[in-house]
Amino acid sequence: MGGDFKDRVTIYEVAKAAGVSLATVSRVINDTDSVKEETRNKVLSVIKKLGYKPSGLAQALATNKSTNIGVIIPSANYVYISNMLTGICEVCKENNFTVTLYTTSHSRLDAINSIEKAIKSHADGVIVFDDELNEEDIEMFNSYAVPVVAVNNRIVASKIACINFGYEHIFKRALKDFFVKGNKKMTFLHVHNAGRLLSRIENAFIQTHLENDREYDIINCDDSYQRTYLDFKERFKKKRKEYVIAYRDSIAAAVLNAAHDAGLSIPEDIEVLSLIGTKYSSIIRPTISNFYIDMQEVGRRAMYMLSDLINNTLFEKEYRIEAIYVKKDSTRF
Amino acid sequence: MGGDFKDRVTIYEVAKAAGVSLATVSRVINDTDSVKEETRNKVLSVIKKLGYKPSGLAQALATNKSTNIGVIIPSANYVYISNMLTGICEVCKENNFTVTLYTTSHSRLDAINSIEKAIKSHADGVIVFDDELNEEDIEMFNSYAVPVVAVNNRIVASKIACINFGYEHIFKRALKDFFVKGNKKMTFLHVHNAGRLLSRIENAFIQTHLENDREYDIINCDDSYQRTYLDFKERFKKKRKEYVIAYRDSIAAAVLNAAHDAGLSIPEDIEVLSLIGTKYSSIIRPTISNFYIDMQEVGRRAMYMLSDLINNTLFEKEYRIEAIYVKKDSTRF
DNA sequence: TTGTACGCGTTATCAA
DNA sequence: TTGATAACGCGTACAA
Repeated sequence: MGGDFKDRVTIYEVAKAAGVSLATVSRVINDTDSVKEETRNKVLSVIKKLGYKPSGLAQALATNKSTNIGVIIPSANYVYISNMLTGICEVCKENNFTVTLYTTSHSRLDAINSIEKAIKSHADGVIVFDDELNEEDIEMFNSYAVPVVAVNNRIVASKIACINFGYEHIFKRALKDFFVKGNKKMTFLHVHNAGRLLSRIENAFIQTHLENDREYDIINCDDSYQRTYLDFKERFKKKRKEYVIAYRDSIAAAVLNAAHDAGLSIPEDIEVLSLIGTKYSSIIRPTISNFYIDMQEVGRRAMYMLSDLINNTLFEKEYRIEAIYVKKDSTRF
Repeated sequence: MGGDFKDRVTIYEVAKAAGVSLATVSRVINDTDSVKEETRNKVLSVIKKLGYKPSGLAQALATNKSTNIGVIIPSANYVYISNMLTGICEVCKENNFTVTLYTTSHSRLDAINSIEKAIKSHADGVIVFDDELNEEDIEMFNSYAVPVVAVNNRIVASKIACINFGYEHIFKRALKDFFVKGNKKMTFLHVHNAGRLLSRIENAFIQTHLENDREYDIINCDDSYQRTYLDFKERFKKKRKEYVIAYRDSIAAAVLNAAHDAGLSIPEDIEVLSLIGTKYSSIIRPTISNFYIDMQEVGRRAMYMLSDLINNTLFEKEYRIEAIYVKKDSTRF
């Protein structure tokens, strides 16, 4: 590559210019051993004059610590995920870690690739929130000694911890409550390949309906606002009473808007519930009833756990965070 | 740290187990030189058996290429930014780069720190979209020979390229158009510390009003949905006719919702314009008129440029992307 | 308090 | 086609 730049200044050049050995320079950089005040100042001034910055690569190689953590997610393009990412970044900054981001686009191949890369890059730890990866995949990190916190994946091992979402319990209770007060038939939006969490909730949905001898509906739905909007505009030409359960705010909004545009009233005719609420549940009108988990807090927590895991000071390797039901205007109860 | 894991397998162990020298192993890994088919297969099988993965750190140190690019942004928590991030990640995957993320939380200190870290980590290139950093700061990368693409910062140097947003021109034209057709007094929401782009638009706003001898209003506004909503609910008790210009969708939605809750009608009484439209402009009702730039495309473009810059094949170092005006339901024109 | 010398895991140059 | 051996830039015992 173009050699029109000054080469990187090395610790050796600093040592030479300061008239000391490179060991001494290393000492002032890391203030690991005591260095005479005079020498230290001299070295420091040379460092500044030369604009020396230690090579993170060389440091990492020598110390076997990269001060870097990998984050594997499907995409940064979902609000609830970028919220989590924000939480992770916050704590990383506190603990002087650096974040490298691996996005999988819901592709298993990309996901496997991300694991490979995270291992190759000597990540000090990894946070995984991606349903393409199963337990065996994640355990692979373990055989390379890289600690992992898995979000939404129940798995524990010597260097693996996890954060799980408590949805089923509260979801079932909400359904039963609805069975008492409400009367609409419920429709669950099944999104292809939307991951474990949604499947689990879908199962809970079915099971609770069966247990209570209730009819229900499950329909396929694209993970896109526009498609869902059009589908429901069509659907609402015939079906005029329904309680729809969508997995995130944009999808819920699509149903709401379609209902409104079809002349239906909310929540009298149509009720809508979002399973992963974000701040948009409160912004969109009518506001959307939702199950809420503070994903930014999840991110922070995950990173705290990972940090402890790295330091061998994590004792509770399984952390559970409960969703809460937030009643808004899109449902009656 | 806990030694309860097998140590990392090195190229040396592979060489030993395969009965060849480490140079040969290196050759099969990178298929850089010709290796006898027989030896190659043997090495390959040993690599698989031992689960050997080359150390990215050592490779980077030896080749002086980290295959990693740094991305400096204020936060991943804004939709338009995470859109850009998504675009960057897409292209990085195509080109086998890895992304490390530096968030500055609108803090200049954090921003400077991010630069330091990106340099330390030997990033092969950096994309900066952060208004805390001025030209001098960014030029610092140059003296360390790391190529930079600056988004929304007009700066060009031997290893610095930029992407700029065309807002002023179309914005002024839209204003003038409004002056002809419309009649409401316009209010610009000034957000403290929201960066160059907003300031520039604000200046264009003022200038155009002065040129056309029109009255205008500028009011301070927090960069928060909730605060803005409350402020405007209060404001709309008195002021009942207004054309409000907000810098992003959430803020615009706050004004819209406040207007609605104050019994005002949109766009007859209150009109609202969002300067950085995202998909939420179309989801929120009434839909929000906005200036739109495809931030995901910006991200892709930035990364393509950076890639060319790294390879010394970038000739147009300044790229301009024009915002387009998207008329929706929150304004009359 | 300081310096020497080796190791970290690769690539790359030069011989063989 | 293969094998020594010197970088790459740093940390760290050990010795002085």
